[in-house]
Amino acid sequence: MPALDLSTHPGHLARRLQQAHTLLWNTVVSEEVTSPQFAVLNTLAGQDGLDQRTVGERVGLDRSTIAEVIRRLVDRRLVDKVRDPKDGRRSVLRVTEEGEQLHRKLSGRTVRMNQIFLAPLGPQERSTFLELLRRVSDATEALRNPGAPVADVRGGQGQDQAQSVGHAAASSR
Amino acid sequence: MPALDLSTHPGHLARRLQQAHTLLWNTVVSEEVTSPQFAVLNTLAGQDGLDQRTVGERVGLDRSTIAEVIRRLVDRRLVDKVRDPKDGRRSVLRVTEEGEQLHRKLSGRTVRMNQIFLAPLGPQERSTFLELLRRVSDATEALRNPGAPVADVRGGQGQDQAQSVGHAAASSR
DNA sequence: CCGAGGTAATCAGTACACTGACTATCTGAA
DNA sequence: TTCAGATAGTCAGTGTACTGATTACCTCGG
Repeated sequence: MPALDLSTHPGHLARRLQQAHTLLWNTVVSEEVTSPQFAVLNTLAGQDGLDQRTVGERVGLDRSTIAEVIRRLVDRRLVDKVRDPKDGRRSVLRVTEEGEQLHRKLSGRTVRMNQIFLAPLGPQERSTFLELLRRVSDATEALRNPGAPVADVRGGQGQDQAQSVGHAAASSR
Repeated sequence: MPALDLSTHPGHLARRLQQAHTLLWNTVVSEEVTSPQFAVLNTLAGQDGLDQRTVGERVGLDRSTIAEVIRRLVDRRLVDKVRDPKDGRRSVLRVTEEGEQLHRKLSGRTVRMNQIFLAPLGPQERSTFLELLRRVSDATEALRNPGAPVADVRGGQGQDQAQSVGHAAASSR
């Protein structure tokens, strides 16, 4: 059995892509706050008063992981966490003033980072890339909870050229 | 400061893509062996007698992580690890008979998994997707050790249509 | 032959990411 | 009203993935 060429395996490339992103994040955006932590901060900056589960759902983290991430944010006083008096199971989350400042500062840097990250691609390719990433991720995500609305896979910005859709046939052979 | 839309951030999508892949791997390929573990097995199946550092380099893992992964493979008797008598610093790695059998069994499944993973995309899009993943990962990887040969970014299979290359201008603003 | 510098591996510490088990709390139906 | 089921969160365990420090070993110049 000859060894497979992993450079044609999307899973392997996905892992490498994420490693590359983490590396870039640490140098360009922040060494203090990680990308998932920023995602949580960003979600709460948009809407205060959510509970862990909801935030986790929005940024794509399960209950255990989101608990860890939020614990760190609370430790660093970037997020406040108080028991919901209306429902003793839930914790209500809120960004602190400090957290909001940090979010503002890092928001600009993340935009710059995205440019650097996608620099090897042309303008057309960039939007294609994002769309393909979204389609593949969403499709697999849909397997997890097969009743949820997928919120229009062919979403917003569709001025790309990779329009040869209408095929696929998953057919596991 | 309004919240950013993370669905346009490649880093966020990269993380979600990897999560999706891990989920699929566990259901389609194996719950016993992870994708990085298979990558190591696959590398060793292609060429016996490498040391940790080299294997790590090929599959894209740093020395600490590759040590962990290999420890698990050795624990499960899928890989043998012996001190190099010629050079007491190195450990020479070799796939066991059992590891080779497992590699054979899983190789077929990974191919099938790739098809399922990329099912949402058309044939053209699939090769485009792989190429873009490779280009972005390789470019960032190149920042890490700026003297290494990048081994031809425009690699093998280039029959796709995302050919508007020749641009980019990273320009952090 | 000896020590300085380089290299392979390990170790400690941090941070996602997931599963499965468990606790506390809430809600609705009998 | 009471308790069965659902839900939010925690905890334990496993597995990447990284940095920085340390250890063991090799090599080569003097």
